[in-house]
Amino acid sequence: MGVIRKTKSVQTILNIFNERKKAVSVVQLIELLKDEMNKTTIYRILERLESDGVVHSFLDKDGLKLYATCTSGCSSTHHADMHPHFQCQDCGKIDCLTVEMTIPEIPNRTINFSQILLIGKCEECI
Amino acid sequence: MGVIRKTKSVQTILNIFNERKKAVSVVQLIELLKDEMNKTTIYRILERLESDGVVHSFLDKDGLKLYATCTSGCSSTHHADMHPHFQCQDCGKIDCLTVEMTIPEIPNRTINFSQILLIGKCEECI
DNA sequence: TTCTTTACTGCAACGTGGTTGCAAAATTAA
DNA sequence: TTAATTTTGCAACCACGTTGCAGTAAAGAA
Repeated sequence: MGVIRKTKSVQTILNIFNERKKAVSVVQLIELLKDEMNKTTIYRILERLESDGVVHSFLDKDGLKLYATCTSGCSSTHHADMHPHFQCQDCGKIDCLTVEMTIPEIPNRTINFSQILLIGKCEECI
Repeated sequence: MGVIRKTKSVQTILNIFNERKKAVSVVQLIELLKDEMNKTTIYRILERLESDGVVHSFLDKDGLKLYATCTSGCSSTHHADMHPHFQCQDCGKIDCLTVEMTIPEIPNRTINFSQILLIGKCEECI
């Protein structure tokens, strides 16, 4: 499973993640690469990259899927992607945050993941 | 704006919220009420109830829209829906949590809302 | 280099959640 | 009861995402 072959398409997508450090939505990628590859290919490459621990995915405030490179602690077996994300309500831009947020204990429940999205205004939109 | 007329459809939906205390997905409601009203009507009633401060909406782990009754502090002008939600990864059930989670300060950004979803196993699925 | 295996890609079609425009029905106030 | 206005149903549409399958390309073996 995962990325086995370093195809041109995979390289192209990896380059995009390396250039921009921000999270990228699948929709953006499809638009950006519409002359280079099929949207199905994009979805499948991202899937493989994620299951390989290279990127992680999450949903933005509108439920759209985003991907960002994993900074540390992620592998194909475990994703340390509990970190919160920030989305600007005006320009839509999204960042991974490095702040730690303490997850509360809930009686009679176990908590395994969390999706935390903080929504507000970014530096440029304030 | 908001709910002006207490139609049969509105009453039906309000009753459902009163009976079940849990959050309900729009998809569930559409299935539940498929013989009584059109899905467009459901979407529009929920929209009105939300803008009236009667219910609040949020997205689950798959990006599906859920609604739950507002317990306190919500109005048509302001939604105090900063509380986190819990979703069971097995049965999919969702609860509003009453725990307070402190939202961190982020330099050069303002934070106005937050969507916090804690994912794990519920009482029955542990 | 060429061959062979197997992963990857493109295409077209499909599925689902959600939205829109408009005419008909229902509600409220007069 | 009437008139004004909000709601509703319908049908069509849109966007994001998925699937099956045939053709293409990568990687190792010969």
